[in-house]
Amino acid sequence: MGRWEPNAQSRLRQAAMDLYAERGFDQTTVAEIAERAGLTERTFFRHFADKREVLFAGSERLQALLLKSVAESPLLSEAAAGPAALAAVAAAFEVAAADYFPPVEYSRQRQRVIDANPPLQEREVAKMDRISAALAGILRERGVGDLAAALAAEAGTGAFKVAFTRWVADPADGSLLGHVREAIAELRTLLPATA
Amino acid sequence: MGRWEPNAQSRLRQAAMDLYAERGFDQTTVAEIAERAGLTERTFFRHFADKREVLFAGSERLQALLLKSVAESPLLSEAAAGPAALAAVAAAFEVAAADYFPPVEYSRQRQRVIDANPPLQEREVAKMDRISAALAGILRERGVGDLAAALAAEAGTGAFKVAFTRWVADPADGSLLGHVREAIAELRTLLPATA
DNA sequence: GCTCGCCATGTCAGTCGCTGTCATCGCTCC
DNA sequence: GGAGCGATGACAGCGACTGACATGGCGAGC
Repeated sequence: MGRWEPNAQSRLRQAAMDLYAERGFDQTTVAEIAERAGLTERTFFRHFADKREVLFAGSERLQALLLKSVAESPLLSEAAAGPAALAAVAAAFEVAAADYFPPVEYSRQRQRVIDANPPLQEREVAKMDRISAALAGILRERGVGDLAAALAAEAGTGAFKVAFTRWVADPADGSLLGHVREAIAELRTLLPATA
Repeated sequence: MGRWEPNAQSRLRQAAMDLYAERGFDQTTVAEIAERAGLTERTFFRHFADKREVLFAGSERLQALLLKSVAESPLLSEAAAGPAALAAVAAAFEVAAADYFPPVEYSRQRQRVIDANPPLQEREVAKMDRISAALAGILRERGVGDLAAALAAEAGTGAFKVAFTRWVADPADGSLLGHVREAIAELRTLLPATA
């Protein structure tokens, strides 16, 4: 694959994670990352669009998994499109929570790096926003109205964000799936009494 | 205020908006913005943290207004903290929608610039995320549980994002307040049937 | 087994966002 | 009208990112 050793991309990712964790994102230059990976700065930018993106490479796979779940969801055949839409999004995130995410320890270290740096937080919420937009698009394709689709996607994504945050902060080491289910359940309690 | 003409900050903002709209964000350098405003590049960065921030200067005021609404909300005295929390957030956004935002034409132009440039979209969602986090903090201070506070803030903010998007895209020139109310009402229909 | 061509990487030069530092200017207060 | 102060200018420099071209490895085809 590479001119020398293989796996250039994952070597770059590993080097970046290590350096970001050791000395912080700002105090790490792309040249240093490349050097540790045995490559050049120019090659780094051939594998990652920018210095932040190296931490968010898995995002497309997560998005694809969520879209597939919703695209194939049996919940969306009904007339009650709105509630079914949210249920389908919630189910998709439950699948992802069970299958997709790395061990909590890795996620914790990654999150420490992100939490210490505003530009990285910006990228993270941007990724979630794109996921939300993509989910809304799929819901529309499956016949959900524009407004309901956008809201179901936003609410589901928001619940997942909350669940993920609580998971990495959880000292009791609960499962991500547990946190997601808890957040979805709590979300449902937010509505009825105020209608 | 300035060494020469007054209103340096708003001149910079105006110059930036004009240039971004005319030739695009990427094709505009900070030096060009400063020149059009009759200032230097260095002065631009004394007024705005970075090249994007010039489009998001009003965000702190919006956040302050929302926090004030929720802090003073009479809805949060009840036992049913969850539903009351969402209601308080929704009410805050309705107040903001009625009072705070500029005419739709200005918002439309601004949104065209943002929609044409991913880094600007990133900043925009980051601002909304910070607002959501701040709202969750206030809700916690007022006695709402951690999970319910975070979810009410996320859901309310998400509904507002959807409403705002539909407002600037609305060919019928509906009011922002109308869109916000519609989104909140639709959000409430997403839950019951699937509990 | 040799050559050709593709693709990943290296090299180099350049632009621009952004920052620190110090000088300078205008205004205000006394 | 001098002193102090806050905003601006001038300058130097770092680092992220890009475009253009050179170079090396590796497989396909002969």
